[in-house]
Amino acid sequence: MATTTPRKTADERRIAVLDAATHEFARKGIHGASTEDIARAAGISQPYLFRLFGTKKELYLATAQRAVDDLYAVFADAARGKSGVDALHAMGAAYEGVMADRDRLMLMLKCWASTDDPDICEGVRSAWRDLVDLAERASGETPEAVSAFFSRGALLTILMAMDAFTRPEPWSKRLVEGCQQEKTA
Amino acid sequence: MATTTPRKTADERRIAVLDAATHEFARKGIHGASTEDIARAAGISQPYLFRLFGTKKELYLATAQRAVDDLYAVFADAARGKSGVDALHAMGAAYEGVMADRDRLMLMLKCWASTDDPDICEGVRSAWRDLVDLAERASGETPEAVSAFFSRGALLTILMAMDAFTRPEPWSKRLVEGCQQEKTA
DNA sequence: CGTCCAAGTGAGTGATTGGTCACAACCAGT
DNA sequence: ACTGGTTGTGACCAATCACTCACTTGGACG
Repeated sequence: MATTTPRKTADERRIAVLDAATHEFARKGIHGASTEDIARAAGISQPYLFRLFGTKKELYLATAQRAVDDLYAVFADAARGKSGVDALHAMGAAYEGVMADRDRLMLMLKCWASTDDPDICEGVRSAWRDLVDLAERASGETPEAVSAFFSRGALLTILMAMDAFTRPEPWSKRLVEGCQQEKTA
Repeated sequence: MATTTPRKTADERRIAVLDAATHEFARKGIHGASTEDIARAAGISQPYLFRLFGTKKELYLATAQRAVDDLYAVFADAARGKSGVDALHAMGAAYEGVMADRDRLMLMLKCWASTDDPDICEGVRSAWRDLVDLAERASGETPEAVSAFFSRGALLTILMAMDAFTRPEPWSKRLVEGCQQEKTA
């Protein structure tokens, strides 16, 4: 009658924790989210979470790092076999796909906004370094084109965060159309 | 011998609190900053802070609102008497001036990243609405030009947050130059 | 002087937090 | 059956949090 307790490996648990942490940190940030909520959502006890990740901040960095690695992979995949503006357009489309996941979107924004912390800042910098490098190498485009690509990405990210797409207003529609107009020109 | 206690008006105290709150919220966000730290930095007791602002969140919203109003005023001032791309360039230069204050910069980013809270989201939306409206009216430029203006602003804001200007790297220099190249083109 | 309101605080409250420790349960190898 | 390492937790802790209440003090006016 006693329910069997099917154990999982620590790595499986770590993934579950990262999934839960992505959601919690994305919504409430590193200070607003609690380790207890994350542990509960991951289906483990809070002490075990600390055994797996050591510290709340280490968990945060691991969560952010996974998101960054994933985004890089998505970009690299989208650009594979393409070059020039084609590569940039493909990466742009792929980015929109990733950002459709609100947790990813908000986690990224939260990271950008947490750059007062030196460790987080370093992670954000190296993420950008890798992404810019990838965009430059894959597209072979001019610095102006690459800058425009990341500029639009930044603006669209912020617009998505403030629900400009699900609750559009005239001004936000104009901004978005202005972005797309420029892209296809 | 007892030191006289020169009292100030509630409005003066409110301003001092907003100053302190700007700094604290910019560094640690709404969840990371403590009302006690803010009160101490403002030179008053923590109970009095609550008397002046009611709630931590109300204080946060008031702090953000003041920053927004100020930014709007700076933009309007910069664009006064100008039109076309001249107006946009003037606003861009003024924006760089404002963002040189790291507290302003980080507070703004923190607000963008806190749009999960409906109240904050609404504040951010109305701030953008006003700023976009101002940029369109003052410049009379095409949607593409206005979009490009705000795109560059978004990217530069993020770059400044991650210290790309005080600790430049090749990739970040290229991004920045790509932005400026495009602007003057 | 006395009155009255605004400015201002000391001392606390209950709730929650990140983090620890001792301990239990499972399972593979021998 | 024993053993050793990994998985997993209950119970706890000191600190911090937003927020409150009862209270005092200063100054303007009559």
